[in-house]
Amino acid sequence: MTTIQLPDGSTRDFNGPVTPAQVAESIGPGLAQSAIGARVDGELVDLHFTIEQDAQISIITARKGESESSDDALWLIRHSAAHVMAEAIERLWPEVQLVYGPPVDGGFYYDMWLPDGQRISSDDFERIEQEMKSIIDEKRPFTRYEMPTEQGIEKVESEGSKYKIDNARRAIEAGSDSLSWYATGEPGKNWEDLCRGPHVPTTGRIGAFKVMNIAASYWHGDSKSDNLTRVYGTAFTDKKQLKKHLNQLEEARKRDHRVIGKQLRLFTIDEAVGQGLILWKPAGSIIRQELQNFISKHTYRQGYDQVFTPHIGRLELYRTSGHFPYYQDSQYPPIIERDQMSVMAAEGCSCGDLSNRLETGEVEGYLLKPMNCPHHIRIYASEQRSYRDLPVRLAEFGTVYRHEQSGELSGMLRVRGFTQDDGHLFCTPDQIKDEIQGCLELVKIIFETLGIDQYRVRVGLRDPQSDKYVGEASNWELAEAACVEAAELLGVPFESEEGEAAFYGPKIDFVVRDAIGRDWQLGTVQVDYNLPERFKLTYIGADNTSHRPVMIHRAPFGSMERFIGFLIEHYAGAFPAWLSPEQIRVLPVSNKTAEYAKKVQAELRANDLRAGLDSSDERLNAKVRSAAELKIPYVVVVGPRDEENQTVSVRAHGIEKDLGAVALEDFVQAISSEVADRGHGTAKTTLFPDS
RNA sequence: GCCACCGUAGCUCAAUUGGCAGAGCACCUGAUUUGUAAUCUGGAGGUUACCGGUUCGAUUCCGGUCGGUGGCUCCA
Repeated sequence: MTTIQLPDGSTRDFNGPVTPAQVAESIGPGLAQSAIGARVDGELVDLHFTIEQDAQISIITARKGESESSDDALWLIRHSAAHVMAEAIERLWPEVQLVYGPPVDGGFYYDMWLPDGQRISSDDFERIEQEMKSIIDEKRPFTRYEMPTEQGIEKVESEGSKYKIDNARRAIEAGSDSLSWYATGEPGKNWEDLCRGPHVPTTGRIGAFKVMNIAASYWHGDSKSDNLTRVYGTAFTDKKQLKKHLNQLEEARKRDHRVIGKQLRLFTIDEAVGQGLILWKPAGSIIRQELQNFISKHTYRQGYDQVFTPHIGRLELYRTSGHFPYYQDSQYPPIIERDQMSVMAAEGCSCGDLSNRLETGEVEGYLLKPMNCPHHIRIYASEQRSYRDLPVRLAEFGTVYRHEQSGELSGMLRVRGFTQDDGHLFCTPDQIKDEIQGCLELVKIIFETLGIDQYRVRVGLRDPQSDKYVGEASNWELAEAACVEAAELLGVPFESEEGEAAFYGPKIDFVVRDAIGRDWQLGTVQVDYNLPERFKLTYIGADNTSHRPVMIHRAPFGSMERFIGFLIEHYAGAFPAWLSPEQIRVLPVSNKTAEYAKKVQAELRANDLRAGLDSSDERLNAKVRSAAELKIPYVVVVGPRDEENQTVSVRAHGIEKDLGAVALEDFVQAISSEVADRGHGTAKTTLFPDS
């Protein structure tokens, strides 16, 4: 007797072993029809998995016409589609060697090795899709079979693919006591792949699919290893879902900060200036300035002192900090003193010599700063510090330069020169907790004001197995506990990750997702035991002896470039009025009201509002349209009627109609308070509560 | 940095097998004076990213450089 418990808590008894397919059948033919897999005691399995003993089970279904399928259903469909795509590609490129093909967020991919001279390009997608379609139309069953490890290894080795041999060995190392294959059809007759499964019951259950993209990858993710071709695809229960997904991707591309940044003239990247270097245009500069003012106001309230430090520093400084030459690859090369350069040129000094001499300190130079902390540390060290002074909190919008790999650069999100909202805290070990909490509090205030609620918090702790960490174990425990406690207090879900700490201390990171689904780390708070040691920082304690402070590095929003790049996507370019480069645009109906329009603009400006005026010779329709395209939060139309009544006719971005006329002074007041409160659309609700 | 793809007017994109490089928007003229998402007219705008090769002839084919996109790797 096998007792099966269903998700609603009810149970069903079966004689002997049973499969999820049979369970579904027993519940009803509709369920049996739409079933594609199951979770048995939490584990994802095939529909034909044998359940030997009592278990909890939920049937995974995929019904055509559903607006959305479950994650499990999509996982099964996509994992299966990966097999079908691999078979299709193998038909078209018989010499291909398959490596690994998992489902991922939004789809699946298959990594494969191709012999020299062969390649797959996007022009081939249609052919691949046609092959896939014919495999799917055949509705061949996914058939699982297993072999004991020894026999399985023999089979894989005789087939000769080093990638599959490696996959099999890894599976065994990970503790598998058998190897499994899935044939699309009949084992021995149809195409098959080494795979732990599970899969949908037949290829026919892959309702809709598309080959999306092609990219490169490395075997085992190792850049020294084989270069593989990665083909991305996606699959859904039916065509409608696929279409919806493709539409969403299309919409997402419209939110892309690179697209909007160009439309709204926020920033530009000019190859004449350099890769990964952002030129902030006037409109973007306003957003940045407003945001910096807002952050500064709150850091001041938290007891930070503003400092300014230069963009370069002596190499010796970075030898002390350890940044040079250890992180040399990701720095711009040093700037060498002019006379040393001529001496070396006269000696015929090679690049290798130069590099050695820079490392040993024989040759001195300057470095574009890769971090702000050494400069802040020297400010701390410039005075004698007492325990009464701590915590010392220094803040700076500090610009740093890192020579990121060219392939990594991406709009404003990954750049080579960026301004961190940086701050360094010098404190005693028992002040760490409060200070970290202060950092997180700041993040909370600012994220709430901006309406950012989709973010992840990651607490990086040390790997207990490793000895790469500096600092006393007891200090680490204190700091880690402080980080975890602060994250808990923040009140948002967070994940603790062992081994993710920096070698010098634990950290808390904030991670967000961009329009096209990539994760980016914004802010970070890191405890550091290493730099105070390296720079021999001290303070005089109550006991009148010298003590070493602890440092906390914090850049709660990461960099202005990345943060605003993210914000552009967050708002899809429609910024709240307080951030918007142009808060209000005045549109005269014709040049008969040009004078009144100028007066309105002047009045708005006199109230510190950023008001533009469209004095072009266009019709009103065209002016409304171009203001809407620039996503200006408020547009006021002024015509003879308004002039007569001293009113403005208001439009708010996103609402495609005239909201009505209000007295100019009422409008000024409503907008001014929306801006002062950093609200989003509150002037509209104040002036037009019914709309 | 690696792999693949891409680079045509300020922007978004065309250009049948290699045969005089084109459109819309934006810009500038002129007309029009408009009440809520594109008024009409005319014009200007290009060493087809750059360098080299093949060819009678190259935007198109080949090689290199620079830049972009996606992914990989990296990210103090």
